[in-house]
Amino acid sequence: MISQARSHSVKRIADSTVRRLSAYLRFLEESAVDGVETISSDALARRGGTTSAQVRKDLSFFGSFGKRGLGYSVPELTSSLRDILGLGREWNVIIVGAGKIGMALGQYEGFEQRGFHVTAVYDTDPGKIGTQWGSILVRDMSRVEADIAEVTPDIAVLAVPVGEAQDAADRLIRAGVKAILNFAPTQLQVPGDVSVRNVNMAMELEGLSFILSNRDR
Amino acid sequence: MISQARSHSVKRIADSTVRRLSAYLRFLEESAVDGVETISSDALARRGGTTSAQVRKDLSFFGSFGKRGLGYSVPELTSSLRDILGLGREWNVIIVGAGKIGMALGQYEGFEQRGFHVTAVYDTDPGKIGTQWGSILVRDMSRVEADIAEVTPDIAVLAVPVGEAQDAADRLIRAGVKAILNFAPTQLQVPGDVSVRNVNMAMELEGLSFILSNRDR
DNA sequence: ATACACTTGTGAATGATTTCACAAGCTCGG
DNA sequence: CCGAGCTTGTGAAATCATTCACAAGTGTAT
Ligand SMILES: NC(=O)c1ccc[n+]([C@@H]2O[C@H](COP(=O)([O-])OP(=O)(O)OC[C@H]3O[C@@H](n4cnc5c(N)ncnc54)[C@H](O)[C@@H]3O)[C@@H](O)[C@H]2O)c1
Ligand SMILES: NC(=O)c1ccc[n+]([C@@H]2O[C@H](COP(=O)([O-])OP(=O)(O)OC[C@H]3O[C@@H](n4cnc5c(N)ncnc54)[C@H](O)[C@@H]3O)[C@@H](O)[C@H]2O)c1
Repeated sequence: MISQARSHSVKRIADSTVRRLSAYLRFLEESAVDGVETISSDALARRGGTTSAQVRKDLSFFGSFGKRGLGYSVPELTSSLRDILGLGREWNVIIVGAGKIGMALGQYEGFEQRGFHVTAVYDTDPGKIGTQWGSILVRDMSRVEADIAEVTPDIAVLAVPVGEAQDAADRLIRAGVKAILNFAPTQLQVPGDVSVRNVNMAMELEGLSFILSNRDR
Repeated sequence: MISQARSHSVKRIADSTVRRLSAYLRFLEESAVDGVETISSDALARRGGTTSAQVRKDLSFFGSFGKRGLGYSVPELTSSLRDILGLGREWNVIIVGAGKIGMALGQYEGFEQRGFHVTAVYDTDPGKIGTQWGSILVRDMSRVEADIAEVTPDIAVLAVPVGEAQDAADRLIRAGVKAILNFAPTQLQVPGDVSVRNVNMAMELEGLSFILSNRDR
C-alpha cells in the first residue's frame, strides 16, 4: 500500500508508455488548476492524442487507480503518476556546456517546478567560467570530477559541441554519473548501467522533412 | 531510377525507422570526413545502437543500396538517405517566440547546415521586436499571417510559453502552415493534414527519473 | 430495491516492429 | 575460373504494442 506503483513493476515498461504517463500527468495538473475533480480515461485520451483503452492499459501496469462508472480522481491519479515517474523527490542536475542551449536550460523555470534542481553548470571557456546566470555560477569543467565525487548529480545534461560530446560523457561516466540527457546530435557510446536520453532537434526537423516530402504518396 | 526512394514508399514507414535513417545519415557524414569509402550494415548498426538486420530492413523499405560482400558505398548511401529524408532541397523555417529557446535555435548553425533555413523570427514583446540577432531580425507577431500569405514557410518552430502555444499554433495553421516543431510542453490539437513533432525536454528528464527510480526492481 | 447509464480493468485479438536465418551476390587470391 | 570469405536483402518467426470487447463495479434516479 505504501507503494502501489512499485509493486507491479515486474515486467519491463515500454518507453512509449512512460512518455504517455508524463503527458497524462501534465494534463492532470492543468485540469486540477481548472478545478476538475474527476476525469475519465476517455477525456485523458482525447487530450493526450491517444485512446481510452491505451490510457487504461498504461495505468494498469502500475495498479488500479480509477473508480468504475466514475473515472479517476484528479488529485489521486496526479499523486500516483508522480510517484510512478519518480517525481516524489528532488533530482540534482548538472549542465555541462554553458552555450546557447545550456544557458536556455539553466534559466528555464519549468525544470525546478518539476523537481529537477540545477546545482551547477560547467564550461571550458575561460570567458564563461565565473559568470553568473541568475542564481547559477558557471564553473570550470576541470573541477567536474572533484565536484561529482563530493555530491553525485542524479542527471547530467550534455550541451557541448558535438565533437566534444563523447569525451565529456566519458568523463562524467567515469566520475559516477548514471543518467545523461544529451543534446549533441550524436549517439553516445555508454556502458549498460548508464541511461541516456537524446534530444535531437535536427532529427525532428528531418522527420518533418520526410513527411512533407512523402505527402503525395 | 530518378527516385529510387520514392518508388518503394507504398506502405507507411514507421516513425522509428525515419529516426534511425537520420542517425545513419549523421554517422555516414562523419565517416566520409574520416575518408571511409565503404561501410557495412554491422558498422552502421554498432554506431547507431541497433542491429545490422535492423539497418538492412530499414534501408530495404526504400530500395537496395548495398553490394553483397562489400557493404554500402558511403557517398552513395549518404546521397540516397538525403533523398529519402527530403534533404535534397532547402526548407524555409520560421521561429515563433524569440525567448531563450527560440534564440538558441535561431542562432544555431547546425540547422542551416542541414538545409533548414530560418527566414524569420516572430515575437509579441515590443521590447524584442526589431532587435537583430546576427542576420535575423525579430519581427512583430501581428505580421505573421501577412508574411505567411506571401511566402509560406515549410515548417514553423513553436517556442512560445505553454499557455500561448495552442493559440499560436491555431493562427499559424489558419495561415497555411502544415508542419510544426513544438517546444511547448503541451499536446497541440491540430487538423489531420498538419504534422507536429514535439521536443519535450521535461518529458525526457521524467523518463530518466522513471528509470533511476526503478533500477532496483 | 431495482433499473439504468457509465466507466474501469483486462484477457484475447490484432497489428506493427524487430530479430532470425539463410540463399544469393560480390571480391579477391591463387 | 574456382573456392573462400564476406555481406546484403528478405521471407518467416518472434516479440512487442495497441486496440477490441465485455464482465464487473459504481453512482444516480425513481
Ligand atoms: N543551439 C541550438 O539550438 C541547438 C540545437 C540542436 C542541437 N544543439 C546541440 O547542442 C550542443 C550545444 O549547442 P550550443 O548551440 O549551445 O553550442 P555553443 O557553442 O553555444 O555552446 C557550447 C558550449 O560548450 C562549451 N564546451 C566546449 N567543450 C566543452 C567541454 N569539453 N566541457 C564543457 N564545456 C565545453 C563551449 O565553451 C560552449 O560554451 C551542440 O552539440 C549542438 O549541436 C544545439
Ligand atoms: N528554455 C528552456 O530550456 C525550455 C526547456 C523546455 C521547454 N521549454 C518551452 O519552450 C517554450 C519557450 O520557452 P523559453 O524558455 O524560450 O520562454 P521565454 O519566456 O524565454 O520565451 C517565450 C517568448 O515567446 C514570446 N511570446 C509570448 N507569446 C507569444 C505569441 N503569442 N506569439 C509570439 N511570441 C510570443 C515572449 O515574448 C517570449 O519572448 C515554453 O513553452 C517552454 O515551456 C523551454
